[in-house]
Amino acid sequence: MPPAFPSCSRVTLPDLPPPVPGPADPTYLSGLNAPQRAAVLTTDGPVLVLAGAGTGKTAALTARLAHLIATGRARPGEILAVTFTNKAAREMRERTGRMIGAAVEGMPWLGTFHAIAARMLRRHAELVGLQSNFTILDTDDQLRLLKQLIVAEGIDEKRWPARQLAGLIDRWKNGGLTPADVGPGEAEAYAGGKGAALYALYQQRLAAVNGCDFGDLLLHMLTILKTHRDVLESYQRRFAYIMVDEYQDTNASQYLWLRLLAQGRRNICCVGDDDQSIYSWRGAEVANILRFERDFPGAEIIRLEQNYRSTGHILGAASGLIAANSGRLGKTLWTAADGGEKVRMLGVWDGPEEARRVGEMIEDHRRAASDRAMPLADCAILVRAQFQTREFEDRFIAIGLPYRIVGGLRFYERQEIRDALAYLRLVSQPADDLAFERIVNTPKRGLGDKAMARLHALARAEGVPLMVAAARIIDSDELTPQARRALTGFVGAVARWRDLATGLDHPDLARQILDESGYTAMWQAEKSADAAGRLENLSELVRAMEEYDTLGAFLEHVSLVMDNDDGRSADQVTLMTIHAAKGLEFDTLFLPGWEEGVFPSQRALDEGGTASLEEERRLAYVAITRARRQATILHAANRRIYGQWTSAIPSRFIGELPAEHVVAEDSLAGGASLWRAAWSPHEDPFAHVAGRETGRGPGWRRAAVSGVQPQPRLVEARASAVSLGQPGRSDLTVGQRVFHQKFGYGAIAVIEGNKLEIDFEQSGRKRVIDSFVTPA
DNA sequence: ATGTCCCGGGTTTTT
DNA sequence: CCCGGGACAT
Repeated sequence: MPPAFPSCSRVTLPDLPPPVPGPADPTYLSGLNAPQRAAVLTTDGPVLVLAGAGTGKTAALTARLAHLIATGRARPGEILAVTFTNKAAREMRERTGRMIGAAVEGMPWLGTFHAIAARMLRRHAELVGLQSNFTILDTDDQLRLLKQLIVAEGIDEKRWPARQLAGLIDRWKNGGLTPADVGPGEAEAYAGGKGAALYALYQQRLAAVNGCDFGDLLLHMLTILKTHRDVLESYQRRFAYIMVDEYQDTNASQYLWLRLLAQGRRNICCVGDDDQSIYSWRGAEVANILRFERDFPGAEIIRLEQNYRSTGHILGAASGLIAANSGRLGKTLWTAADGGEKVRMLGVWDGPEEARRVGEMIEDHRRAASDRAMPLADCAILVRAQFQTREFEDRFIAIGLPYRIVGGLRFYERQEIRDALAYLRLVSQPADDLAFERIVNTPKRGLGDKAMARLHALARAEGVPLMVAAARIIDSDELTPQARRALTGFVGAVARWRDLATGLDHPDLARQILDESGYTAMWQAEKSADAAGRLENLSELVRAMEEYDTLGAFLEHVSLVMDNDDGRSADQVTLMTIHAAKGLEFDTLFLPGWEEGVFPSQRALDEGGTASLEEERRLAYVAITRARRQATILHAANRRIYGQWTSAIPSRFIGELPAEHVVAEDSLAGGASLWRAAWSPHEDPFAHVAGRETGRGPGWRRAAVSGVQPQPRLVEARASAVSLGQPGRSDLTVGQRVFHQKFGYGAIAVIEGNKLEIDFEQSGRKRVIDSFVTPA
């Protein structure tokens, strides 16, 4: 008798009133089930909503917001509604707007923790030694600043990397600790006890450049609320109701901030799921959700347990897996949906085969869905770590399967965007030394280390910003004539742009700056594959500026809010990390790399003990629960890690999936499928391993003896492209220069139907599909 | 001031 | 294996 898994056993189906509302119900309640309604209608006092995956959490949350406003319990400006991501904030705003109309427009306090904290901090900046127009540094600025401090302190930066210090400071800030709060034990963690001192120095430097980092937004506000009763009380009075999304992800400083604000009226409603806590490494503390009842005595606990997303088997597999964790609040998810298809399990020989099999399954899916416009948009591949996407990317290029990779650099983290913003920052705030340093020699103006060292020395000696020091030094003979000329030009240009800033509207100003500084020209001259994309990003940046009234407003937006949410509009398969997939859902899901050392990751296995492993398991739970209809888990027997072939054993998580919800997709019995792999004697990845012949099925012998498939990769590539046999494009000819998004520029060497072989300038010869290239 | 080699390091990343 | 950063050379 297999163990009973609570998940989809209909027996435990709670006795609920029908979800259909009575005629008198306001529209925002329609379609909500009983616990969801309870979450909406329990407005006063502390409420904790434990919302399992796919249980209509957002629906309840937005309905609650609508309810508070529609019933006059609070005006829009009296509700504090915090989320973690801009996407979540946007979605809440939109959905609430659909229920109650334009009233949401007046909700200034609906946003991310950071955006709201920044808004508050701008009002009270002087209380922590900042001016209200402070800049928000990105991690790049942060790192450069720290590096300077480390060098200045005479610490060997090799032994004590700036990254490590940045990580520590981040941890302290997440934990709500100012430099004074860092205990001596903690400070030992960096450069033999200099950690806390460097943290203090860093904060001083930040104040000097009138800047703060992400962590400061919350920490500074926390300091202000703690030390200025009047400020705290004004916010406590203002916020009649507080709502928090993804409460399990709050860190200590966010938690303290919330608790202070909520202490007045105690109308706080937190929504979360302890089983989906996957950001502890970023400072999130599940403990916050676990102790909610103690923090707010008399709190109402509401559980959302009916899952509307997945089939019974998917839910059963996920529930069975997560049951292996300890210290859960516990929920019993159930679904009214049919069992559907079992979770499929597929073992493959190696990474390339894994990618090939997924490609084939997706093509099958695409063929089967002939009546649908965008079947690929419903497919996703979720990986543990970013590096796993490569294998799939290579494969999808080879077979011409449209895909998109979510993640990587965000829009405002790109080099060209940061550079452009540095120009704008410097013009809007000449004291911004970090911006100055970033672009004073970008594009190259002939200012080197020596000139910069002199400039720094002067600025330090006189206690002025670099921009001021620069204006002074060009009147002296401190610099070489070349450097002096360059700097004079630069200082003059910035001064001119500042004058222009008053007359010109900011998009035009930006265009002119990028133009006159030579920045645009720099990328135009660049021949690399991504130069074109960078120029496009710059235009996109300028275009985005048009939506903001002032340059300041735009800069705030860009550092806190801007993301490249390209959406799921095109017919493309999505490739992303599990972390990035949280909150999303897909009909058809592929979960590759379920091997010990990959997932759970080696790091989690080596360090962190049970807690780390349980977080990995929660991650696996999040992964499976993204699937609506079908989930396929894959594991490879061999994987190349850092160029080294390693044999891998299936993930322990696979063994933890309840057998009744899983089906092995196609084992060695199918033979052909496994050994159809790109195997050939000279490519045997295990050729050097002694005794490698043991434990192989007959298929291996067959393949080895017959010596089939001398060119397996090529054969495979041709045979499995779904577009095979389709006519090629007529606008391409051999020898023509074309552009490819991944490989850059190249000349067409061979045309074969819709397939091309191209000699790329950067990456050599590649086989690509013609729809992926544009004439250059 | 800028180009070339070598070495180390290589989960996850809401803001 | 493949990337970026720092140390060197020119």
